[in-house]
Amino acid sequence: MNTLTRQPQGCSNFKLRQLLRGVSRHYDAELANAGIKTTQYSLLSHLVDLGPITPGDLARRMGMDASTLTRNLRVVIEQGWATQGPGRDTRSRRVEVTSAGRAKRAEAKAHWKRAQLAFNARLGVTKVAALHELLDHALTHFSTGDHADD
Amino acid sequence: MNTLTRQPQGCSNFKLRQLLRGVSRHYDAELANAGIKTTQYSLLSHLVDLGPITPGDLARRMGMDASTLTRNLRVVIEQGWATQGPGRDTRSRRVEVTSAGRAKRAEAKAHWKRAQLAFNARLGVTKVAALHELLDHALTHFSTGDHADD
DNA sequence: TGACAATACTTGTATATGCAAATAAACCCG
DNA sequence: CGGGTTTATTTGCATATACAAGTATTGTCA
Repeated sequence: MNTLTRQPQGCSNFKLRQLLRGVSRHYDAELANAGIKTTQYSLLSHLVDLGPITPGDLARRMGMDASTLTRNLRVVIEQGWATQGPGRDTRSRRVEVTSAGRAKRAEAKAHWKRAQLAFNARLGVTKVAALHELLDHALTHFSTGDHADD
Repeated sequence: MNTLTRQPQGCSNFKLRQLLRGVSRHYDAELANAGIKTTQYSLLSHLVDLGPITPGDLARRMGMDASTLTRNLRVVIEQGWATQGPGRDTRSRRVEVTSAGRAKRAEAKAHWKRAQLAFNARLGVTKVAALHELLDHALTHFSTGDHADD
């Protein structure tokens, strides 16, 4: 790799957004067979993996605004995939996945895997691995959760 | 780089989404100084670069759904940055940037550049260049516009 | 030419997203 | 203890996103 690379010309933000649209469409098409959206699947997966957790912590972990999580969570709770109870504080809450949520997650995971493997096949595993590495690196600098943006 | 890379574990879709959230926030914070959002800036820039164009073509060029463009365009038109007139057909339209739109784009471009340079500095130009290369490659396989998704 | 298909755009509906502000409770300090 | 500050979450508002269905028009072919 050349160290004297010139400043990239295209807008990084636009490229990311454009690609996300296409990729989300790919994953969503597959996950639709389990009656769930990619965003909901991510949320559900994080709930399963992180166990009972406060909304705030979950939002930080997922790198999204707390207010966004509040609303995304509402949908998941309405589906019966999670519950929200009192937390250690009166101000805080405790979110937990239900057994229906675990079942739905397991069902959806099979579809997710199909989408993921198809994605890898279409792009090539090497390129996907390289992409993940760059995304992970970039996330350490631009995760919404833990940063000072200036 | 190793050709025998294993299947990447994390969800590509989620990583992209998470990073976009952070990166959009970065660009939006800067563009807010020009009173415009990144999505609107992209739309405006495409209008300037592509000249008079039909909504359908513009949507394809930007890799987004036509219905999304309809609504995003509404905001831009309400701001007086573009106009929509009759096209060659009665069904078709012709979208064109206004002089106010060109001015706003020029104003915003300076802020965009600041954001872009800060992005490059934070990540390192080499990594950004590598990222762009991968994003561009992935876009050839997953652009929403011109593909058969299965 | 008249119906059926294809094209171009918009609307209906649902979700995702974040900033700013509103609530509410806990914490801290004098 | 009382008041100001910090913390945790939700609401108000605006935008972004896309699929499905609706509307309007054009193209095609028998």
